Amino acid sequence: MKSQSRVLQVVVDVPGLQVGQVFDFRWPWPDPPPAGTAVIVPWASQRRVGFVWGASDVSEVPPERLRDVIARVDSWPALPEPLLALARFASTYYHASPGEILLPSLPEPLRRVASFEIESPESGGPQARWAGRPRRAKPMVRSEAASWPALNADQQRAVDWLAARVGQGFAAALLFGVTGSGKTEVYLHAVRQTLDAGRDVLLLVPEIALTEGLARRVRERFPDTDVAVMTSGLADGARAQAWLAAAHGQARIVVGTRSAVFAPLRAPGLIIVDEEHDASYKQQDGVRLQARDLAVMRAHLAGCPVLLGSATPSLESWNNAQSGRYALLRLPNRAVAGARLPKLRVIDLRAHRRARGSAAEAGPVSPPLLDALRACLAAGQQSLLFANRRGWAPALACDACGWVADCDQCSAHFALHRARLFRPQAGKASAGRSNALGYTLICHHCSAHRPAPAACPACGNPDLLPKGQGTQKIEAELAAVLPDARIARMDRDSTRRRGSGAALLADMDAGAIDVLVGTQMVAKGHDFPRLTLVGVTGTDSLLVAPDFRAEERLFALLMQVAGRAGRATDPGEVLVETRLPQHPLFAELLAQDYEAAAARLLAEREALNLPPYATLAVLRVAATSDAQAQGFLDQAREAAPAVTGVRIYHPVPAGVPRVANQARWQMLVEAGTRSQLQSLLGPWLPLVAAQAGARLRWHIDVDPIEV
DNA sequence: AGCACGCCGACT
DNA sequence: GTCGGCGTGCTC
Repeated sequence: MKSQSRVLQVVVDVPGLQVGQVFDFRWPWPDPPPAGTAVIVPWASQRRVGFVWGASDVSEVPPERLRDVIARVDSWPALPEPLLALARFASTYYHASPGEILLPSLPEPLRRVASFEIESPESGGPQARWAGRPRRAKPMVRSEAASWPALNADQQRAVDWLAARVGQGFAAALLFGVTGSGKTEVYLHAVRQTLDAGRDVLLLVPEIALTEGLARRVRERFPDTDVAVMTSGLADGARAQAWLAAAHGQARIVVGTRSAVFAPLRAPGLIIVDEEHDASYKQQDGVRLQARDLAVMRAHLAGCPVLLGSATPSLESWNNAQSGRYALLRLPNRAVAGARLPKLRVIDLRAHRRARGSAAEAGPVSPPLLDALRACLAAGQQSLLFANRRGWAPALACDACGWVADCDQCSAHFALHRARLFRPQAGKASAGRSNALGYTLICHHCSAHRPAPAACPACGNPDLLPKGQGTQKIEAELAAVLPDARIARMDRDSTRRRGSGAALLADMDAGAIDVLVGTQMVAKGHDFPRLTLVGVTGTDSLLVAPDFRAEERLFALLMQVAGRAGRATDPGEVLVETRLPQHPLFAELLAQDYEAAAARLLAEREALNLPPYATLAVLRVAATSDAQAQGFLDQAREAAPAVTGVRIYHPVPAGVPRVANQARWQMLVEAGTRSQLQSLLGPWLPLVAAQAGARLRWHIDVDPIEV
């Protein structure tokens, strides 16, 4: 005889609470829903969607405060047990409530309680149905799949490794393949093996722009299989449908970005993380999850293989491959017959000044790079010019008195942008966003903006000078020196409108663009067969950045940008401008020798006791004053229990010490091992939370990518 | 995060 | 006399 009125533990998305916090509700009907079932619960004066976490006969909460569940959603658990186990792990490891982990991955329409219809069947309690139309199931017609190109020997070895492990439990491999080596083809074969074995596939990519291209290729190869795309770029309705398709076992393949690591696939048989080194896998707001690491853990919990792919693996994954924890699958050659790795050249900017005012040399790029652009244009081929900064220039200054346009809310220079010309609006007085010449000052940290002054506000000098150059300026000045070239720009500003990024890529693909100027976003994954020249400018600031991962990141970025050149049979050329040509990174880059760079950087990390040879966490805080922020961290430091192998450094101001008028400080925690770190954080963070109260904004970042 | 409750300035 | 400013604290 089942006991009526059981207590259900429910996870709800409530931030700022104790780790592992769940909420108790009464289930006054027979047959309490199993863990993983979505439920609607009363929440103060409203209702919320949560997931059942567990059940019990007793509760710590006084009975008069326990409230009844309003309804269960569907008669089966949407989240399978291994996914709950993943959330449990993430909750403990990243120190957040399970609700904060799980609920944000649920599409908005499925969290809106108003959109549920609640019915009361004869017995069993009220029941709601997931909102939204289920999508039409794919008719199971054998249609002819797109052709499967023959694999080269390296690709075949990688596929064979995987084929031997499908259905055999957990296994991890690093697919280390140079750009253009056909990693995607290996993924597609691995997907086929897995589908044939009756299991589902989760395919993670770092960003939205890459999702559609990959999803298209997957759909071409598997026309009979339902593929769900999960990114925040989709409309709400489409996101809900994709989630439900996975939860219902209808979608056999999920392609998605970071948050798709929690896709409710029923039976994952393979997890692939493409471009595993990419920083986008690390969540930078809310709970600081690392989706790549969670993907490995999910594979472990689901008992399936995981494949991490990259041309420039993270030092963590490379170290795991070297130590034998991961299998190392190499693709050392470009896949297209005759395609070779591009030729690289480093241009010493100290020898080739881009001096202003000199008629012979003025311009956005150094003379050797300009010559190469001209030659490329003359040959009817495409080039890509990579720059590190968007906007017109990263700063605006007065050479007469030293004044610099600084944001008054942040410790940062205003960036200069060239907007569309300001159109005066009738009735709206001087609310213009830019000055008469169309220049706007924008703070890249708090987004504050104002018209750029026509003269120096300090001394009246009318000749304010842009310092440095961004993509807008490069685009404009390049147009002046290459009047016949069709030049386009791709950065966050030019791709803000939905679909404009895809349109630029399509133009590039169609050959309607000769020179594409862009920021990081042009570096990733795109394959332009007619692109033979890549120019890289303005990356020195990345090389001297104070972060210990700066070099690793820059090397990956430069290799990735370089990899855009000469992917088809036309040979590619890459020119990198720098003032630091003697830096060892450039020798490794010229040789395109990732392994040499990794070995050097790992030796440095080991000597300095940095990841992957140590584990880090950072406690960060934003407060109204430096004293308040620093005081909080000092107090937290004193409250910390002593744990062997753990060292807590003194508080320091953050890299950008003031953002939006908030003082930012941080404190580094270093531990020899993960378990040492966790045995500090477990007892410590509740004390930190207690002393912070409600008015301080703080968070813990486990495995930070920037310190 | 919402959304309440709770104590101090300018209005019908 | 109240309407409402958003500081602080709770939601099973």
